[in-house]
Amino acid sequence: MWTVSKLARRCGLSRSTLLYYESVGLLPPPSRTDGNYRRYGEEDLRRLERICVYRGAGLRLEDIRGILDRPDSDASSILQRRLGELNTEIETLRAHQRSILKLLRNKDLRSNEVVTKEKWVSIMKASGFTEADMKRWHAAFESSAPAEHQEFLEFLHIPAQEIASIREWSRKG
Amino acid sequence: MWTVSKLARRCGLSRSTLLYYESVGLLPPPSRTDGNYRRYGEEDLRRLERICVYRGAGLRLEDIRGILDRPDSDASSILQRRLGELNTEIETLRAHQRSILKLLRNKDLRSNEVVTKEKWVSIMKASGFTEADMKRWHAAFESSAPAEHQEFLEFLHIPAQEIASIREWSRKG
DNA sequence: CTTGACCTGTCTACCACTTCATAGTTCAGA
DNA sequence: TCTGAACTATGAAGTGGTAGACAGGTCAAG
Repeated sequence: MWTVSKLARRCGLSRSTLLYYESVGLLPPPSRTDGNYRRYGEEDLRRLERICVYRGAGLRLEDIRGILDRPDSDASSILQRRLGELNTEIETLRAHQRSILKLLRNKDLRSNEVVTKEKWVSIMKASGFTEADMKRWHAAFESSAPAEHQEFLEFLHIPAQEIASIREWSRKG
Repeated sequence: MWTVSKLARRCGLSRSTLLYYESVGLLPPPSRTDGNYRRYGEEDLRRLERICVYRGAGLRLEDIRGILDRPDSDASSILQRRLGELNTEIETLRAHQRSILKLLRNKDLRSNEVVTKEKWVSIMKASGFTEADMKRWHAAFESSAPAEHQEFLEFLHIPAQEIASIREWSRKG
């Protein structure tokens, strides 16, 4: 038996999220205590855990409800459709990255101010990034868009050999 | 000289979008005709085109305003920050894809119903996908997440040789 | 002068929440 | 028994970047 906040924290969600799920009918209204507090049981926990699994796969709440509440609904096709949508979303984001790199290069040409590794590092540090954050940054970039990562490192005027080594440890990350 | 809708369509946006940009101060309120219609000029067009470039790079309107209205603001660092954010967003989406693949594999094991290429194609067609759409689908998948693409093709029980050929034309496509 | 295509401002809806305001409840310590 | 911290309840409003509905105004062609 749990209260809202206890159950929420147990599943890594916030209290308001659970209340929201209830309001849209994704979680059934639980029983109440004498003081009108929500009291959740095992059943609720199991359902919420399933919800979290599908949320972790990036499904919309509407789709999750379809899978949970209509046992005849084809979960596979919903998952496959989402898989495809994720592709186009990723492609869109990579297109954004390419646009940014293009803008950065143009800026580089127009202004005589050449962006260097040192300047970039100082900008990142000023934004509150630590060395470890930047390692993760490179690892993510290398993993999600290797070609664009290469392009960016070139943009920073880093010598080819150093680029290779940065990308090396980015992959091993 | 253009009206709202004309200018919007010219830039591939909707009328509401332009009105919204004006309401948040990203576009200046234009002059009006006798009938109180908005009348946009060259200046507005140029500004809107710059906005579209930055929007195409996935920048938030707030950041775009910073770049356009504060000439001393460092566009480079805004672009670089966004580049990093895009990485983490892409990583999140790829994590979603991996979760979906895991769920699909589990489903495959639990239910005896094996998902095959034929079933998948029929599901996609039922969702209104044409052959050409599916080619694009594979190309996007191969480009954005090659390992996950391989995994998905294996999930469909497609023989290794055919998988290789599908990935081959996906890359060229 | 009528038709009908386009325009106007204002409003609501979307998604998945979060935050806020206000008020009631529970519980541990003094 | 009282106090106060930490919970809880409900409802409303805000977020971003649009899309679309609505009722009415404007304009050019015929």
